[in-house]
Amino acid sequence: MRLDLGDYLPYLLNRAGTRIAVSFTAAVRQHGITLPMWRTLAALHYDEGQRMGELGRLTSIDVSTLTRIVDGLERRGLIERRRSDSDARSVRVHLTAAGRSLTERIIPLAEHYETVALSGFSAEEAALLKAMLRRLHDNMDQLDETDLPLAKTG
Amino acid sequence: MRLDLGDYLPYLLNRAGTRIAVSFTAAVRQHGITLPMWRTLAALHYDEGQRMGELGRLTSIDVSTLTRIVDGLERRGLIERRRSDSDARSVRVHLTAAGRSLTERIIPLAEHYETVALSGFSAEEAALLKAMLRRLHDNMDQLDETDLPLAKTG
DNA sequence: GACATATACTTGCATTGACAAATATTGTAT
DNA sequence: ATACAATATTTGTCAATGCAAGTATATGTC
Repeated sequence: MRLDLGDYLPYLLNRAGTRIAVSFTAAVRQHGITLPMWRTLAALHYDEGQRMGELGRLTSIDVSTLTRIVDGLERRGLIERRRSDSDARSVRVHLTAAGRSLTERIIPLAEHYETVALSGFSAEEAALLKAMLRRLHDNMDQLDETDLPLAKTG
Repeated sequence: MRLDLGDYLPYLLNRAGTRIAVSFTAAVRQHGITLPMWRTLAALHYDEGQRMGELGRLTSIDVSTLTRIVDGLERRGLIERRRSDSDARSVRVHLTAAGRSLTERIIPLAEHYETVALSGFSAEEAALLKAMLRRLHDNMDQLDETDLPLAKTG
């Protein structure tokens, strides 16, 4: 009874993701931010003025963690929290001019890393890989909805 | 100038990996351990008696982090550190009987989650996905060896 | 309008993550 | 044998993670 790590999907997924993250961390570091900060900025650039909850779902970052990351970005003057007009509980997060500018300086770098990661892949292969990663995500989402016995007791 | 997250590989990779990790964390939690602890146990079950450095590379966990995880596993009586005979600097990490037994109780669970993640995938598709994830990893490894200007200055 | 319940966010706390520095041992050159 | 660089691990420090609990506001019921 043995788990062959070299052929175990969660292992391969984590290993590849970590590998890219390590390299990209070094890249964004030169711009004075961390990887989670970059992810947050990129998500805001993609869709401005999100609430904390939305931003957490988009970035896969827990909202309690996100609160502190947004604190850091706010201290750096890269984002701004604005209380929502319609709902006083929620906060809208906005990029500042500096935040937008920094994000747009990093985007070409991000695209470069994707290109490197996918070197040797044909356009069809790359599209297939991305589609499969979307399917993986959706499969896990459905899992939680059907309330797997072992996943939610705690 | 816009980064389309929904088609950006590092984003999709992180999202899928996080998604599986979140669900599996809840599962191993019922066995009294955390996800990094499970990863460490699984790596040791796969290859017993590894040194800290080897274990770090295999699990994608920084050795300084690994030291503390191994501390925790040792406190729980699941692993044992033994100073190497040949080289007094290095440490060999071994599963205890309890550690082996716990790992083997969790392995079927781990396989179940892989199956769920891959539901709807044919065997060929699953194999292709895994092969692509290995290629991604290798591409990033080569990147560091060629010393990408932006990745290593810091 | 008062009350219970739900939602949105923040805070507390322990573990993990990552980088730098410290410690111990080994290997190498002289 | 001594000094010096290389290797293996641990420790220090701060940021990030994730769960639980706390606070504030909204919504629904009576």
